[in-house]
Amino acid sequence: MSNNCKTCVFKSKATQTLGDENLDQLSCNNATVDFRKGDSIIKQGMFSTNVVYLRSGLAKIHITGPYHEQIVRIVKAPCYLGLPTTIGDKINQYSITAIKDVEVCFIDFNAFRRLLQETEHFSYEIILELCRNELDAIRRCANRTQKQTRGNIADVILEFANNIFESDVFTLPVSQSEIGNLVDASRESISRTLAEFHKDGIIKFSGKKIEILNKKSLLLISQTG
Amino acid sequence: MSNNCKTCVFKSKATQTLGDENLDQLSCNNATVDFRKGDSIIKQGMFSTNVVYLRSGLAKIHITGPYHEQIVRIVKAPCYLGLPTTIGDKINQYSITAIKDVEVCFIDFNAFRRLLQETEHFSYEIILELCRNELDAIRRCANRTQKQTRGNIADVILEFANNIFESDVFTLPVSQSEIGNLVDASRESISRTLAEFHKDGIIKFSGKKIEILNKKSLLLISQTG
DNA sequence: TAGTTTTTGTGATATATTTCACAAAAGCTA
DNA sequence: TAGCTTTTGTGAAATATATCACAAAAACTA
Repeated sequence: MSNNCKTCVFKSKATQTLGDENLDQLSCNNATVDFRKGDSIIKQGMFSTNVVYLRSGLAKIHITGPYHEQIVRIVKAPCYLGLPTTIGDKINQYSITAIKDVEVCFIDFNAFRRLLQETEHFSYEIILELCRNELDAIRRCANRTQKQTRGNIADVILEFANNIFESDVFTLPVSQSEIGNLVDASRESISRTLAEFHKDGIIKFSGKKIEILNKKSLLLISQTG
Repeated sequence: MSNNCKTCVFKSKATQTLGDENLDQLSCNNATVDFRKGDSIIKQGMFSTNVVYLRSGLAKIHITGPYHEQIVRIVKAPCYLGLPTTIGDKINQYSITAIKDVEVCFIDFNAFRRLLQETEHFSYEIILELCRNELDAIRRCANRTQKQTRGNIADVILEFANNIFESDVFTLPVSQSEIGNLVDASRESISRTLAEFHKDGIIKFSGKKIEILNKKSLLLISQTG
């Protein structure tokens, strides 16, 4: 299904800087595709030919590490996916998989690149996004490696509540084993820690449903372990 | 000391795309400063006003994590320092400290930004650099968190030999405690592991001098622990 | 050179977390 | 609904690494 950027209601910050003419340029040869939960959108090791834009839904960025799969982060639409490899070295350095049904727009790279070179506001917004991403990656890494499991799980719960679902009641979009891959802990440790939080009255959780009962405690655990 | 980009022998890939006129633009208002080993070049939390370019020497990028200082990576000239904060959010998100005597060029941000907007080849090179940095950060993180101490230390030794000093005999530019901050391990673990590698005939080391005796073993340890 | 500070080496102990193993629960699917 | 697969819960044992403690060595510095 071809799609028109001019009328798209999920424009990125960069795309918002563009006039109608440039938006038409960007629209030519692009396609919108739906993915189901679990579908792979970008696959590590494969050639990246299109700029990928997540219009709606949730996805996980994950990388095959030396010993096991690691989830780098969970991203929420709207945002670009895998920009550094599409622009950069062309071979995807990580995979991206839908964790909810998503709508993805594949944008012609040549059109995108032309805009990057000819439209300074657009290119500057992309530069800012790349800057943010690098800093985010560094900060996340320092956090994850220094905190222990309790703190990291508290973080993940807070991130889901504050940034992803914007509610203190939500349904985990991933399994406990995936949370393990997100915070570098075993599946069993996730289970135990979640049970502990429940027992301590910090969260209420059954199945995949989580309700935050004591956000202050979570924050404290996130900061002090 | 003011400095002329036109005659600079340490040009970045991006700067190499520029003609004389643009190089003159970049040169106006810039300054070259020498730092001694241990001097702070960029300080986390402070306002970033200039583009910082490492002309010669070695520096460590480090971030104050939730529990202790963490070294993100060690960088070798020539390269830009702290680009994502200078361009991006302006408040330095990490510190950079000289670990050998270095020569640093402070470039006027407005001149740099003007080039970024007006000179497409230059801006594209900067974009590529930002892409590489983000991917590098993600890869490093997956590696460090998944491997255990032996593997990480093997990695560090190999990186020093292959990328920093380009020799199998070198002098560690950092203390064991700093290596600990680089691989998320205690100072004591570094000492013990280095001693173990020595005992096993994989490296020869006394004081800060390291000589790699069995690179194959190091590689194997880096891959399998 | 003497005196001070920083860095390193190494044992003993403590501990967070993994791993293994199996049962129970939940989610699919035919 | 029955039967299969995946996910989750939880105990017990194993383990990598941190922490503590102190001595020795090396690196400064006055």
